[in-house]
Amino acid sequence: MELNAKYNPSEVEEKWYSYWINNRCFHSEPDSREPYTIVIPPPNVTGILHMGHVLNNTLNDVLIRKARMDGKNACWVPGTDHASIATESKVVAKLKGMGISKEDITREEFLKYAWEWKEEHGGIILKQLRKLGASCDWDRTKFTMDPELSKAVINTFVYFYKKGLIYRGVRMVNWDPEGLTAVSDEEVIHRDTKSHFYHLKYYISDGAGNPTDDYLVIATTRPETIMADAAICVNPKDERHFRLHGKKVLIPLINREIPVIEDDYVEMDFGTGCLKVTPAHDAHDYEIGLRHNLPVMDIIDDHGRLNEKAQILVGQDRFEARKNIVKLLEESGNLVKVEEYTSPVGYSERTNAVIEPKLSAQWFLKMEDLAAKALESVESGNVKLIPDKYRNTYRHWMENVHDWCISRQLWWGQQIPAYYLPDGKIVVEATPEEALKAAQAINPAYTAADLRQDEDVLDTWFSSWLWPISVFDAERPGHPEHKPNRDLSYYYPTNDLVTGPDILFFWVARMIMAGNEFMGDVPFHNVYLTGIVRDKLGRKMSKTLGNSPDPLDLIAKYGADAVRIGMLLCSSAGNDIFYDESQVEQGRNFCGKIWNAWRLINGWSVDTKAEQPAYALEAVKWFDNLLSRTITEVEDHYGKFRISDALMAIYKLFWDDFCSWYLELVKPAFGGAIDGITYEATVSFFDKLIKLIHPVMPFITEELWQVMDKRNPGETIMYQRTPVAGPFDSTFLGKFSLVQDAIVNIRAIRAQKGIPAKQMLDLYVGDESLAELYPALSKLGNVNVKAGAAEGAAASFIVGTVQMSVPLADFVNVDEERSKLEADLAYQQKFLAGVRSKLSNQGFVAHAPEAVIAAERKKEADALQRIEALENSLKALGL
RNA sequence: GGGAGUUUAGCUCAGUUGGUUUAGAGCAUCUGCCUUACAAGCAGAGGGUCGGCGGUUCGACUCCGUCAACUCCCACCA
Repeated sequence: MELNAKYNPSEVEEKWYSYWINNRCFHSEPDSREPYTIVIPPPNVTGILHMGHVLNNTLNDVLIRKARMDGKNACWVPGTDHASIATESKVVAKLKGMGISKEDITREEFLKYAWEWKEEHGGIILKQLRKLGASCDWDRTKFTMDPELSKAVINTFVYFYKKGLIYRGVRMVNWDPEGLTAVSDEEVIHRDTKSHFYHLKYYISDGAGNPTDDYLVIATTRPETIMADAAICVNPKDERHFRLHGKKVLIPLINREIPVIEDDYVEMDFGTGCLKVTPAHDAHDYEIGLRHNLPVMDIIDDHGRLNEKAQILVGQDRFEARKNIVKLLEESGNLVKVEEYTSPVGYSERTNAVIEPKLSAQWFLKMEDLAAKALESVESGNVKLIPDKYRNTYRHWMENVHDWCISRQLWWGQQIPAYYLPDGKIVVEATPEEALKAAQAINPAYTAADLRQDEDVLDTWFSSWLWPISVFDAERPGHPEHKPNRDLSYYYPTNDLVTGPDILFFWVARMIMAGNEFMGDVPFHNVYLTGIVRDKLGRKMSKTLGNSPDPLDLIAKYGADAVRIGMLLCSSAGNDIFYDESQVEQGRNFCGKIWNAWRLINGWSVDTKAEQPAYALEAVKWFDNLLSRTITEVEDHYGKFRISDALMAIYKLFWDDFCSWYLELVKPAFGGAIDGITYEATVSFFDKLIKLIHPVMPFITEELWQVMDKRNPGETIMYQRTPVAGPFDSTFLGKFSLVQDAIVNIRAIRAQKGIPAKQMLDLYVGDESLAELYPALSKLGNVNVKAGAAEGAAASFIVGTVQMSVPLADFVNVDEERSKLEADLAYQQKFLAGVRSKLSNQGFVAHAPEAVIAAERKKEADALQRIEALENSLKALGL
């Protein structure tokens, strides 16, 4: 079948992806084969594909396609995550554009809009993944808010509540004034931020609320919170402040009296040694407040604005208020000085708003026991983290884990199944009906109208931690006694998880916890942590920088296979990825190479009666051996998740060894035909090569596999078996590489002397050790091989220890040749001296293992041989 | 502030318990080629005192110490 001169990716990709879908090639059902399972890290339902997804899903697809070709029952479960904060804020923004404020509509109305938004934008990313070639089992697509998955989340909550691990408490939480919700500690990013250190005078009260002349100075970064001060705290040992003990001071501007208290928490050598205690707006201050029974006065509302309790600057945003209060303090003479100051400030991971520590009632999950088990899973090696270095990070986190704040003040998500009763009691049940029953057990008079469900929803991670279980059997989470269904028993635990290290704790650790809790087994055995995709300059890809290419544009321009290769080429596990378009170009070039190689083979005329020439026999033997060796290497790389190394080994095998050496060697002369045996061998090599390549480049390999031979309807390379390595002869491979070396030397001589490739040359070979490969040597070198050394002016070289020379009376510049040989000789003599000094070193001979000593003796012998050869060549030059 | 990691060719990286490595690959660079699959190509070439210093050892890219640079994680000294 004739092929286009150029490979056309978009046409081919379209064709084969539909073919795979139509033939349900990606679908998996439990059967007698060994399963190989991956669950996708579910992207945000309203997200769009970025380079990080491309990296992650390419790796996933390579693993799943490899497993499929290894004969396993491969199942890759796709789906999306409801991403409560991100999605809700997008919906809020959309409503705002429509002139609707969230406060003005009911929860039900809001959720209606949200679901509409989800239907409209949800799953775009999954469609985009198809363009990449992702072989997900789309029939199994799940969404974390699918009814049965939501039910699993609710059941899990009830389960942990009844187990006593979930509690409700008033705590200092991380409040996101933009997202209007609490977020977990893990969702707060601390960044050093430039601010100011304001030194403020607090006058000491005369006891009747009037200022005396004496004052103390505190230093604060948050002057806008002074109205919420409950005390001034000093270290009891601090002599400078003894006079303050038992005194009261007046808050500037509002003149409220607060006591001076003593607590060891205050460092004497930091700031002024006086700390303003603001229990409502600082976690440490809250703790101090508890110890000293201080009142809590909350002067900042949910939006981060000062409320009426502040008395002044009411309604102003905290940062605006900060600026303004500084002015007021200056006017009132309370501002002593302002210093530049850099301190870590917490930002919301989702909205980037400055986190406001805020006291509020939230739901928490106790983590200690869950974390201990999850740590054990990794420490024991039951879950392997790749690369290994993440174990340290993981351990540190698990040993210092805090209780997980799981409630979010949002509407988009699973509403917490806690119901408040008029008597202040709480019942937690999976459904309102069960809740009512539980309520009536407390007081038979209660009706449904007496139950008020908690307004909050659960953290999204509280649903995605169930993902590897709930995508198969949503009945199981929260019901460890429930018999797992067929899918869950077959596919769980999954095999490998590919994800970014940024969600190691958010997601990976918690999945391990949920797996241990509900399945008694870890959810996967290997976690491959990718790097972060950065641009050439090392900057993180981001929308605001505009340095992130649109993967779909790249696919349209270069083809999906090229994009996959471009991504894989630079992705060693755990290292950040420096993406550059030139790598995608390299991928595209590789497609072209593969395409053209087949065009060449395909274009040969075959003479089945012709005898196989000796050089072709050698070429076939060589490539067969090399193929086996390379497959062995590739399998080893895959086994260690060294995907880019596996790819590089295949790439070189195809490009350098197959195209540049093998095909050049067996290629029939112009106008000639190839013999049948060599042709069959070549086609069989090509077949194996594209099967090896298929997991990384699914499209072009399917296209070529389909045109290579007549295939049955529905047949696909996807289900062909990975070529298996046979035994290989390293000695033979070594000899062949010496011959290659000789050919390179001959070509270099031609290039230097300007001798055309077509001109036949004589090649004198010093010994017979490579004799079995002379036909190949003379074919590719275009030389007549002769025994012995060339007489007279010749260009000579050494491969291994074999001396070779090409007589070139007309071309050789004797002086040049001589100085080249002399330089070589000097180098060899120096090398020999080095080896000999090692061998004459008593310590070395006494301590080194025999094999090493033998190797040194071999080096010595080889060097001697080379020296002899060089001397011979010099002699032949006519010295 | 604590911890982890990285540092090998212009760039991105291999280098598996110290000795078959006289340090490799891909890309980029340079030279010559439109040679009957491929110029998105072919052939050839150059390029590194393995971050610095010190130590252990017969022997160090590899182990130890120290310094430097960079990266990440954790940490709310107001």
